Amino acid sequence: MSKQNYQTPRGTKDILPQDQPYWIKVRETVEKTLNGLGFGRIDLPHFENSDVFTRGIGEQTDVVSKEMYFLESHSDDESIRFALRPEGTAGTVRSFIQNGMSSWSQPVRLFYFGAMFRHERPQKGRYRELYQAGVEIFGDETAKSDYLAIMSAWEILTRLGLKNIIVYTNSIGCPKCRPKYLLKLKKYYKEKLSKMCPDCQRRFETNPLRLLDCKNEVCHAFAKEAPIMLDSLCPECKTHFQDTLEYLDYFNIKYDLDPTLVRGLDYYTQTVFEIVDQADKGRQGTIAGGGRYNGLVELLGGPKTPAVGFSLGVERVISLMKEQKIEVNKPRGVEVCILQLGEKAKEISKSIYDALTKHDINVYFVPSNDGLRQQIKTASKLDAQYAVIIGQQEAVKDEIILRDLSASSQEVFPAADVAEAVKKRLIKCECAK
RNA sequence: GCGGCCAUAGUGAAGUGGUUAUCACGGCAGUUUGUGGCACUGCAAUCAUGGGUUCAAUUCCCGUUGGCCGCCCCA
Repeated sequence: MSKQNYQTPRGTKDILPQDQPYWIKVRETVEKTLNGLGFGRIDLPHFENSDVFTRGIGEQTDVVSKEMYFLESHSDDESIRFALRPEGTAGTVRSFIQNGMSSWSQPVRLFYFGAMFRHERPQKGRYRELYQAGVEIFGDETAKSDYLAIMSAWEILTRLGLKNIIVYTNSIGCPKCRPKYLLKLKKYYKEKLSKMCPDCQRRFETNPLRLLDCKNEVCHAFAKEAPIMLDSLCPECKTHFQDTLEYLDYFNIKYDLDPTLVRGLDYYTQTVFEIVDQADKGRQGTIAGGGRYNGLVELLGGPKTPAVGFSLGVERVISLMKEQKIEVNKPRGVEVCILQLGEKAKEISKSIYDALTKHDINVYFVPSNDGLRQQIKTASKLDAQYAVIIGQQEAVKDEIILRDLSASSQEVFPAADVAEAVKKRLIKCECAK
């Protein structure tokens, strides 16, 4: 019999207690910021009818054919196939339609926080189970909502204390002006194609916008001279984009125009943006991205509804927080440890435990028969701030010893006064921080 | 999915074709049971996993698993 060596599946990881303070901080900041901006939280199933995801994205794309997890399940209806959600937008749109949110007060502002699943080759900041926080704003076609989407992402990141981040933005037009631009682009590239990399020769057909952000030197040089979308926007799209940028200026959000910033899928319209870590030169530096998708609700069978949103990668945010040495609060942990010797002390300990917990003090108490040396060692390992010590002498006199474990000093109190004494000290301690 | 680099106690690192695998920090246990963090002593790695070469493999070769980097893609 060979020994099984179980480990987490490729691209997944455990989030251990040491890391939780970061996760708590991100979750709390996301909730607080977005609630404060009028967003309501929505939690969706982790798996759905796979059509929800594939319809919007397109069966042919790599995304669907290689990177989605399809479930082998015993569904009641054999024709339905389920898939783990690869992102949050499609499910939110499905929910918008299913719950008739088009009759809610508009615009509808929703946010989510949860795990997504993608079968990708893992790298740093690129996992198969990843957490994303994101917002979707439905029912407003004006630049106010584009701004709100960008601003809320920006606000979360800056409230977390992240430095040196910047928004890259672009407009990819609408079904009216984009086809014209694509023709122009193809015309420009047609004669240069033979000199370009094989990937680009393929992309020319499948996804011409991607020609702009190829990393190959030759292609990159051509991209610099290529016509850009911004020059080809129709008047409506142009105004919309200008309005968006004006809002960003008012709010002092640091942004740059990036004509090479694109989205592959058809339902995207107008504004696209990414927020990146300026210190990271590679493409892994993207920590949040989003854009407007005026076509998606209709594509999934709902009423024609304009929408815009973003999602941010929680693992990348946390890894950047660590890089930038951003401090996070530790959980409260054990504040008081009760140590006792003898039967009588044990009885008293229980009432002290009750008295302290009643005052919302975190107390660790196990009525063990260990020696005092052992007990105080345990208390110190638990990182307790105070120890209440009750020996046989104290039990008789109805007293307790309150020991400050970090200062190694102690005082004697009447047992009845414990809660008050501890509370006073803990508050003092808070202030000192 | 393609290509490259890598895998030694919990962590970070050394190291060797051959009887006890090294170091630091950390962990655990104890140093005689009314006081911890110090000090001292001891314990802990089938050298990722399966196979091959060899008298002998942790060390060389191959597969697998996993990590990192680049590409594809990036909803």
